[in-house]
Amino acid sequence: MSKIIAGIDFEAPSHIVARQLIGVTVLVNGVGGRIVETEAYDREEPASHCYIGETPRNFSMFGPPGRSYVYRSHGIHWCLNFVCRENGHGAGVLLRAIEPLAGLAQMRERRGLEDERLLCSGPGRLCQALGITRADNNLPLDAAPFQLLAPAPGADPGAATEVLAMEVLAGPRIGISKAVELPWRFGLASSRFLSKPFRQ
DNA sequence: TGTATGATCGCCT
DNA sequence: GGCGATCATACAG
Repeated sequence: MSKIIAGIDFEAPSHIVARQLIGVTVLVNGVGGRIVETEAYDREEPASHCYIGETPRNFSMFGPPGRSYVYRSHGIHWCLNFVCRENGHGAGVLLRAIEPLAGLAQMRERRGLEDERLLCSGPGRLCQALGITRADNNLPLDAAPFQLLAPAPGADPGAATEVLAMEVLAGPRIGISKAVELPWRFGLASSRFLSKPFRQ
């Protein structure tokens, strides 16, 4: 059993998937860019929404892997996860930042600002830029409106040189109070679009 | 460069 | 009734 999208097997531990997603291009209705920052969340670790079991909010993490899990954060922002399955139970990867590559004008309009660097540098920001809402929850990632493209030299002109020497950093996750010791935040070392720098 | 705070919703205790 | 897998703004140093 495996669920492979853009060369990534989503029937795998979330921290493996989270690392592999760095460099993958994600588009929503043709708008998006290259993933430069992710975080992994696992069923057996208390910072995860699925740690407590299935609820009306997190049910999509308990469904098939390779789908979206969208939730509202602090009553204001939307956040987008990719659902994994690990030894039969749910897990997820939070998208924390992408490098804007497609649909820049639409992103600027949705975000209400010009600065390219601030368009998608944060989990709430990228959802606003990509137009993600509750309506995008629990949808397959290999069908419209989603599109995932494996990293390939020359696939996107602006990033071709970096793909050849892609260094992925790992560190503690951001904004949580439990299981803070797990180094399950991943980021593209050379990117200027990270939501926060990696220490050391 | 850093710390504090308000906004505002759904779920949990 | 409390608390976030957040963000923008306001201030201090």
